[in-house]
Amino acid sequence: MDKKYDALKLENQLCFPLYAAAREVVKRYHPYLDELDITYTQYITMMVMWEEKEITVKALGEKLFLDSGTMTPVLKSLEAKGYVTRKRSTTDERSVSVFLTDSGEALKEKAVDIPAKVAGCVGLDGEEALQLYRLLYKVLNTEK
Amino acid sequence: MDKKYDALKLENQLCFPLYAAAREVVKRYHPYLDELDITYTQYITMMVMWEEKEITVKALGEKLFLDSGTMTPVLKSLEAKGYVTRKRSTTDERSVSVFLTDSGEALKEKAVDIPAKVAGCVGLDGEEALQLYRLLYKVLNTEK
DNA sequence: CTCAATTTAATTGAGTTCAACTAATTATAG
DNA sequence: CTATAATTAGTTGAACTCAATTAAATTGAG
Repeated sequence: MDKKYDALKLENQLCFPLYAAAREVVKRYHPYLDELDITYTQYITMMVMWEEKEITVKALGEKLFLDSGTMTPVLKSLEAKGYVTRKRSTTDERSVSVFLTDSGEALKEKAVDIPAKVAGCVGLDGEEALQLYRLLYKVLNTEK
Repeated sequence: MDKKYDALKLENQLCFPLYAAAREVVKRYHPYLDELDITYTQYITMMVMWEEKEITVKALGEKLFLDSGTMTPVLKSLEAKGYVTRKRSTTDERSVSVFLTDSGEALKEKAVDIPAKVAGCVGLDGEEALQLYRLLYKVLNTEK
């Protein structure tokens, strides 16, 4: 009958399984990303680069929900691996543009099987996965 | 028609919104946790302590899906703040037990309003929140 | 019993994340 | 034009996360 503290129980949290599931699923990528010698953050950054070819640091950060404190070291690391180059814009010298290199483009070929390999690890059927997808984007979009 | 690389598009990922939403929601706790001078990881650790009063580091890590490399510094920090104590078990000296202090118990009173304050930030109604909860635990439990 | 395997915490190192701050550049109000 | 505000990357410092390793203690096979 003493329900005063029920809201503080771990099992009653929505945030906690979100936080835990995110870490668990990212871990599933590790063995496959290790083969490419990139991390998960580098992987999602490359996903954007494969689609955009060229993009500013700011736009990249907005797509990934990450700020420059995170993006800068990730981009420096990808640049060191030869997958992207960075160049300060000539039209607006405050902004820096990131460019996909040929080597970065070639990496896509080695990554193409990763989504299928990881898909099975989530443990949801197609309908459930779609539901989860929609709910997560609803959370992401109502945040602000 | 060239769908070969569609699976590598950010918008087709399930993992990415999971990862991004988790970080966004954890951020929502920040202003409230700042008032208690604890971090999110320390907060969920205290949630377990408020329920258990005493628990081993291993059991704590299993509940939170975190390993000793994460738990040890979190517990040392909570110990420094006076909310828990740590003592190596006398019956099995490999294991360390964590104990809730009176000060830690008192902190519960200051935290009791946090879940309600944060609940509104998720942007889901009751039914959606329950769906998301179930799907996340399904992911968590099928992992292994 | 004895020694190899297992269990448990802790440590280390690399990478991530974010808040706060800085420096440089650009935009804008007056 | 000029001073102020806003924008953009980058840096710094604190905390988190995890893989890999270490050290100590316990368990179990023979």
